[in-house]
Amino acid sequence: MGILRKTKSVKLLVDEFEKHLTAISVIALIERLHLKMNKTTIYRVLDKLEDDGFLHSFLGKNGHKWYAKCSGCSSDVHHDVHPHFQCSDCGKVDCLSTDVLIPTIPNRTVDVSQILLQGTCEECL
Amino acid sequence: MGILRKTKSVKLLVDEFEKHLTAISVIALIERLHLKMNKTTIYRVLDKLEDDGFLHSFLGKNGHKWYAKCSGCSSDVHHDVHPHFQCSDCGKVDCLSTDVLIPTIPNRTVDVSQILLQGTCEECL
DNA sequence: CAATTAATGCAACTTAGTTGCATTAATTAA
DNA sequence: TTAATTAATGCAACTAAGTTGCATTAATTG
Repeated sequence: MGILRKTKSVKLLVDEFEKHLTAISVIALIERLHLKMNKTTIYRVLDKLEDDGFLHSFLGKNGHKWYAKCSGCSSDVHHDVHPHFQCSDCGKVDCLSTDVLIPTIPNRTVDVSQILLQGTCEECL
Repeated sequence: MGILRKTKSVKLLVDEFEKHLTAISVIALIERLHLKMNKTTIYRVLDKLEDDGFLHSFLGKNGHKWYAKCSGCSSDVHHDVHPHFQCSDCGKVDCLSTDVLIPTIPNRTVDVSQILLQGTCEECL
């Protein structure tokens, strides 16, 4: 079950993702918003926004959770199987629209693929 | 700096990776070996074995650390940019020899790629 | 076999993320 | 518009992966 009520916390978090184009780590969100809302609330609202298909989540290079706004996702269908790019220099993470072809693996079915590319981003080059 | 002395702990850990072909999570290693060695030692020895090119590490679906024996790696060159497959059913992780072609990303350089495929393994199908 | 020092054990710590519960506030029906 | 309902929040306490400092132990070297 996703978001039912448009609370102050929900608006604040949605705002963060509407005004920035890049992905945001939960850690960064807690740093930015901890004076305005509790970290438990942050975790809970993000979870619901993901259920609703408004956000998708993935793990950054340290295994910490990141969220980004979905484009073309709904609560039913999640088109979030795109790769993510994390800059080793500035730490910024972007969603890549480039498709990575996952080869068929013998004797196994593949449902989900997590692809994190690391390198240097445009601004840090 | 890698392993300098062949201690009991080093032998125990190397043994685990020689007798099993799949990757092993640090959590599983601590469960198996905590009576024989301290978890701090486990973390430290794994770290050194990776420096030596005997093991390579990556993150599983929860962001927890896994290790697997390198094939064809040395302390100088690490050929560990292969994908890993984690079974959603039994949790087992394997290294895949299948290559995944990483497309060139405009305006960015890619140094490392982390690819984790999730699905159902041979035995769980 | 003694000296050197890498490696270990232990306890305490750090930090991301979770849980339970009392309180607050968004929504709905009267 | 107000009262009732209950989703959402805050808070404190907790869990668990991984780290650090330091005293002790044991592998190696001469």
